[in-house]
Amino acid sequence: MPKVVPQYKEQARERIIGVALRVFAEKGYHETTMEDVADRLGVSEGTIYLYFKSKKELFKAISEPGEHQVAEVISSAIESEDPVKSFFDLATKVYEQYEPISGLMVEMLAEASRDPSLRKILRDDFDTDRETMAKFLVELRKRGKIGVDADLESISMAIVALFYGYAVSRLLGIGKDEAKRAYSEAMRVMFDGTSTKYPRRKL
Amino acid sequence: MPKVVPQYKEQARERIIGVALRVFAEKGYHETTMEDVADRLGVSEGTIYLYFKSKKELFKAISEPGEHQVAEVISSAIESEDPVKSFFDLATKVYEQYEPISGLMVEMLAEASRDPSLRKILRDDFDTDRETMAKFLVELRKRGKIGVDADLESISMAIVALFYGYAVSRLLGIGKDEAKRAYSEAMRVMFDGTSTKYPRRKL
Amino acid sequence: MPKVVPQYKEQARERIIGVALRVFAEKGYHETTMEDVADRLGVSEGTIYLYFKSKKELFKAISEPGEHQVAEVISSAIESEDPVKSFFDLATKVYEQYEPISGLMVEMLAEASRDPSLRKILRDDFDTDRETMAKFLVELRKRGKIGVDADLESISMAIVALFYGYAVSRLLGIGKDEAKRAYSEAMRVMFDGTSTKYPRRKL
Amino acid sequence: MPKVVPQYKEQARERIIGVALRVFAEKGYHETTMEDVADRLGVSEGTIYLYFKSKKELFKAISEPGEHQVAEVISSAIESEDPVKSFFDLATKVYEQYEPISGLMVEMLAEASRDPSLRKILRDDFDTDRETMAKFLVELRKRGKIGVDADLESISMAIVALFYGYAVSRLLGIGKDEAKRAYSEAMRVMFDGTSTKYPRRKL
DNA sequence: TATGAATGAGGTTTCATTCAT
DNA sequence: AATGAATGAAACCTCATTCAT
Repeated sequence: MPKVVPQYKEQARERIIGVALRVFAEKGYHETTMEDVADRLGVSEGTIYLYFKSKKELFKAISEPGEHQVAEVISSAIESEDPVKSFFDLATKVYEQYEPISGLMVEMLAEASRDPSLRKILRDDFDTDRETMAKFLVELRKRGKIGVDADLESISMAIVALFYGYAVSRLLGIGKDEAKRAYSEAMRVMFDGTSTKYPRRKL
Repeated sequence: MPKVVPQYKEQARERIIGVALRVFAEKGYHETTMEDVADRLGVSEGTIYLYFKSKKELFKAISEPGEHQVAEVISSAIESEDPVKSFFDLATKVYEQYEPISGLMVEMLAEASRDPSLRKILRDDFDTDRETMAKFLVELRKRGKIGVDADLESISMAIVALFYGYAVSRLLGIGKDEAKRAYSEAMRVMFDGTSTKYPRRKL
Repeated sequence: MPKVVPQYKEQARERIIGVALRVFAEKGYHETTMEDVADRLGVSEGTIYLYFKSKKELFKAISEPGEHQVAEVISSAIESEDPVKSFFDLATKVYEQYEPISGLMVEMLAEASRDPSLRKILRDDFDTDRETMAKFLVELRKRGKIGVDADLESISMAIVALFYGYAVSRLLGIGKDEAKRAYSEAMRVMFDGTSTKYPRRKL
Repeated sequence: MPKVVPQYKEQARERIIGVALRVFAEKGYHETTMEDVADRLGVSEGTIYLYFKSKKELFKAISEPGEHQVAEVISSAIESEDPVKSFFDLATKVYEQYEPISGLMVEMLAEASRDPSLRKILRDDFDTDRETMAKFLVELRKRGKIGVDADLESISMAIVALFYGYAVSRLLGIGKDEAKRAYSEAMRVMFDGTSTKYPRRKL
């Protein structure tokens, strides 16, 4: 009931965030001026400040959780017939989506290293992904679908890291197919890698 | 005629690079002013421009190959008694060294995504590391030290990616021990993961 | 036809003036935004512009005569039993009232120095005060209540000036009691100071 | 010996302060832009920021003690043959000097009411003046040159206040002669005003 | 080779004011 | 009469870079 005006404001915010995301992704955060964003939005610079109190704030808003694609992918996969296959298929799609904003993602990390509040946002994202991944692995093991015998929490983190790895590789100009193949292969190995040397850890 | 002044020039350049690396790492590239660097060097701002024609150029110079620590680690390990163990031990040390400049590294990647010449520098680095890693794995397999049965080139790339993963994790505030354990564990699995399902690939 | 809406308009204006006075006094004219005023009024920014055509205009409206407290104090005192005592007592109260707006008053003076129309407003106020003061002194002398023997017009002006002096002193952090004592004492001396050396001036 | 470079910087600062004082006095602090000041100086805006880190800082620098003219006037007078006459003569000159910056002075007071550090500067000035004045009065009384019988500290403060009163009067368009006459007359009365009703206070 | 004062282009941000609803 | 989102003109300030010494 109350959310009447807020609704419009919220819509406007979303629109700005969407456009800014694209502009930042194209030119880079530091190289993008508020004028660039305003122009693309078709409004004046001042308007943006009606919704975000600074450029930095806008940047942080862009970094906000959003979709947790990795987590979603995992959740979807876990419920399918062949979870391992599903995961690979979906992961591939996520790869593609991250593609155009990989530069921006790295820029966010760079900023996060200096800005605690941004760091928290990205860290939460990271944690969500890795926890979801861990649950997924536990589930798979339970069902006997994978033979991983190592510390699943560690493996979860490594797998999430591989998504970052993919972004970095692409950024550096590594071919899409090559990168996809490499990281998928690595995940496969981690899924199936069994080492009886390590006692099962509680998870 | 040559090599006389140039010699000195080279020394001066190195000194500037070393100091700039530290300052950039501390404050971030964009937040660091040429004055900051000059102050730390104990020279005037103009002086830096005698050796580097712009701030960007200085930044790129910092990104220059330098040491290829990953590659070195691998090379050292390959010649030791127990290569796998050596690798882990050395990798741990490399982890530590990357620590204070992880933010800077990510900043370089961000810049690289927009600057081809910087991208080339980092890409070459990446390639060197991964090639060395691949040779290492081939050698290990040859000696029967590892049971990796998958596409070694992919695994190499993934392992190098884990180094980046470590940096990112630390950046996001993940504890040092936790990160080290996770990535070491993941590497271990990749080393030992054997899956006869996959036909050996050419390398 | 007239005086119907205008009546309401006048009420609305007064309300805005009252609130704006308080906000300006708290934050300072230049530091106060129209939004600040609107918020405090509980209306939108646009509304204020229905009553005042600019921020400056609003500011001037605030400066408008209003109450002439000094003049009132004097008028009241003049009719009491013991005018001198009454004056001191009342002056003390006026002191207190000026207190919270002393900063604003000084700000008005600053603006007045650059804006003739505002200057006129404040000047008229000043003149009213000093004329009333002069009449008071003449009356007192007539009744033999004071021994002032000097140029009463000058003394009137000086006494009015002491009210400004009080405001300034308070502004600079001088204690309330100390300031009150000082300026009251000074007025007392001016009231009683008799110097036969100076020939009576015409008034 | 060290003050070699600092000397130049100091000179530059002084020059900026001098010019800025004039521009601020002419147009008013808030109406003056850094560009105005820079233009008048014949330098670029950036240059000013080499010496003052903000517009406010420049403003404060202008407010800095400087000369303590009132205090100086008093000190000079105290040593002359006829201190009372000297004081009046010199005070008249000070009046004139304050003239063109009376608007600025009031603006400083307005700012001071909101800015503690500026307040301190002006307060110190005020205190210096009033202390010097108090010493002067004590000395005069000692020498029997004046018959003031009231609380000298209060009288000192009031006399200093009259200097502010003069500035305000002039600001409001009161004629120079009229203002001078009024405040001089008031001071005269305060000097000579004798009231046996008040027991001598310790000073 | 070194200096560091000066530049000046440009960026971010603020806010009084307007105007369609 | 009231709104409040949008405007756009400035203003402040920063800093990489230059250049006379």
